[in-house]
Amino acid sequence: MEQKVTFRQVKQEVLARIRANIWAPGTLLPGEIDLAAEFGCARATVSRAMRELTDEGIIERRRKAGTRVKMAPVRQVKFEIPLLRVEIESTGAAYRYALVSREVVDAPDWLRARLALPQGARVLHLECMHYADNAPFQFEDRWINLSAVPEAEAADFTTDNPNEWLVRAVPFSDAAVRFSATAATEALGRFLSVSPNSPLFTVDRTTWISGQAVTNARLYHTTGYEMVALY
Amino acid sequence: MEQKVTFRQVKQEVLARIRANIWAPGTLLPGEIDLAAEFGCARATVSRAMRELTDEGIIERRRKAGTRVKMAPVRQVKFEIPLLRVEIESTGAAYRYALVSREVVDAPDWLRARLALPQGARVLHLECMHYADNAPFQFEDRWINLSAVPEAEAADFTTDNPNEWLVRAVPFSDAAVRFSATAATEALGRFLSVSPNSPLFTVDRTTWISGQAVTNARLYHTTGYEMVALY
DNA sequence: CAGTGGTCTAGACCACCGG
DNA sequence: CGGTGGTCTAGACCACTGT
Repeated sequence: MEQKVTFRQVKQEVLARIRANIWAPGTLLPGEIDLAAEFGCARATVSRAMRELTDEGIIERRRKAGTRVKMAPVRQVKFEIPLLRVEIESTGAAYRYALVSREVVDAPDWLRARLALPQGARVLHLECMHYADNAPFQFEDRWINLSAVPEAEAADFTTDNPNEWLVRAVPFSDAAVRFSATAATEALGRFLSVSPNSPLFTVDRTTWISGQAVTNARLYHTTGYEMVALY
Repeated sequence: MEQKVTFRQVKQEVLARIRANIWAPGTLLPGEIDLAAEFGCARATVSRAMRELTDEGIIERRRKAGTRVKMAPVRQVKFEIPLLRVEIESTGAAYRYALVSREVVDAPDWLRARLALPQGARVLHLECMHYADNAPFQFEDRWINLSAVPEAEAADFTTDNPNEWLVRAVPFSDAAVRFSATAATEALGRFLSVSPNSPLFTVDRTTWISGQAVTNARLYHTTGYEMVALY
């Protein structure tokens, strides 16, 4: 008796044919039934293989039209963003956190625009430093919408960092992320031990829970920081 | 007769319970058979829902141990990276490309280290500019391994940009990407119309085909560029 | 309208690994 | 060892959409 054909084998074989240009970009592939017959497996097995290739942006499928190799491969890059503490400790360094400032204010205009807050909305503004082995690692400029998370006003952010607190309070929210390069201001330079105008890798993250804005964070990394991904 | 229960419904319901803290982080969830019974569907349907939640980093599954809500949610960010031409034209701007320099050289040490090339390996070094409506958009510093892609030496890169040429020549390769912020050198500043030391959002991409290094590209974006993702 | 992918089912066997 | 997830099968019906 032969081994069962797995969806991984099917996927790999299809990928190999695409890479070898047997199925060039734009080519119409055989239907699932034909492939199942060729590979000697059930249609569901082919289906799973093709679905994963679709998710990875390799092929395009449309009912009735069939399956084609994508012309312009839209490459997808997937980053994993662990908790900062985990990221730092995984390098062998000790993680340390410090609260720089804390105040409750009316949301400034730019924040109200970004979080879709009404006029006069009260927000908690936190500035924090994160260290790896006592070397500055990241400066955090955090705003929390107090009408979405009123408990935040009473929380003690001198020991817990805002992100970890929020993960506990509002787990599994939706978010949008923007990466950019910004120049260090004089103040940022002092916190991060870099000279003014140094390039800083910056992450801007906005978080929502069921349509309501929860928080916005600007995370400034020290010069030299890189974000790595495989794809 | 009732509607069939779909894997999306199952997934959504499980997610809802997690969000509502009915199943808090660390909680052991019921097994697939129990869930299938509760939702009134086949085990395969539950399985698919749970597999997707696993892929999204929401839950953790281990044979015999069962399924748990993740303690520290490892958030995943997925970027779609279209062809530069497509990215620029989708903003309504006109895309223009220009080759700045082209030379065939022995790979410098840092490149040999990164691409795992033997001593004396010949590479094609290209410098290119990409414009959006004639405004500088990106400076590309590209190295192509000629032993992996010998046809590149004869290719005409004055009209085709290297990335589009490579996509045609070597489709669907593996790659690693690194994002960082770097300071503009004087030369880079001239090309990108920014002052020296301006922060530049930089993408460093290395590409492999079946274990062999194909190309390395450093892509310097003008100041102000942002990379956006939802997750 | 007909052909393609998308999904569900019920059952089966297997692989892994915790107790 | 035995319970859990992981996968395959064969069949069925459905949803979308090109012709």
